[in-house]
Amino acid sequence: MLQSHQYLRQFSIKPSVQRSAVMNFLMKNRIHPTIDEIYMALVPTMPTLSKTTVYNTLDLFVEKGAVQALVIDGRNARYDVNISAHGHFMCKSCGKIHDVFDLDASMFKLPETTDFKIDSVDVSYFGVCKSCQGN
Amino acid sequence: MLQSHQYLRQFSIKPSVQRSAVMNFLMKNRIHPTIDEIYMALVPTMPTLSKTTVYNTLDLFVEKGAVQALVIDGRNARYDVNISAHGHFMCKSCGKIHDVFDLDASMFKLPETTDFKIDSVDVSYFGVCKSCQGN
DNA sequence: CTTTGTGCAAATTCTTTGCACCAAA
DNA sequence: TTTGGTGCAAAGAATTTGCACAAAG
Repeated sequence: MLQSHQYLRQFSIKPSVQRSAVMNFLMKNRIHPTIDEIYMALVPTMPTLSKTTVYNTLDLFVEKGAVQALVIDGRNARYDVNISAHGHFMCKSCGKIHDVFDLDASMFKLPETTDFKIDSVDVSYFGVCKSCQGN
Repeated sequence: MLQSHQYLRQFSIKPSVQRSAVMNFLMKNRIHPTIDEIYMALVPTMPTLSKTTVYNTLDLFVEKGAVQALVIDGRNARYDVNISAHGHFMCKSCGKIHDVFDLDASMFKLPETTDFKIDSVDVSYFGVCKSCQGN
């Protein structure tokens, strides 16, 4: 499996200790975490880590195209290292976000238009997940 | 053309002066405005209007299904009175949001899955709009 | 050295909450 | 008079900024 620091170099990102730790977390935990979740997960083993660094790091990752920023959650920014074409489902009840892979490839085809230069598409679904349906 | 207070009644929303003003603004200005944009546009003619009321009003509209809350903008909530199936395009440069109507109906078909009960879909495009391409 | 990255604290921005007053039925 | 709506001020949460120190080359 590709190591986080190798992955970072593919996007011309210098792999500092902090950056590798954030990327490693994203690669091993496909849970579309918020900044806070990433910070909370890493602080125990990196006590000097600051949230500012997590912000800086993710801004850089997004800018370089190494991760995708999800806007599906109106409240917090979330990050996904999966660059391949897939959608996201957010449960209105528990707030968890799941990947949706079984989508037609045509979903990700960019529409023909001369008005805009479109370079990415985001497909988000909303509803209630299985484990929340009893509630 | 349908009046804002008539439209509100279709969704069982009591048309107060403030609510009608907000809905009227949304119907006449299809610009996917933020809370602040709506507030700033209405305060001049309604000096006692408060931003809390704009928040309350839009929460109610969304809850009743009269408007759609857009999550395309990572920073601010935006609102769209257009309920029909269409996508949105956001310019990374100027931040403006445009409707995208020429989409295949299949884009809005909900995928078959037993894991979630999906009840809505949001299709967002990102890129650079025509007027920003020179910059 | 010089450049780049990190981290603290403060500031900003957006949104929510608590509560008192106002308006409509 | 009772219910629901409005609006102020304060609180809360997420993010950004300014700046000093640390690390890497």
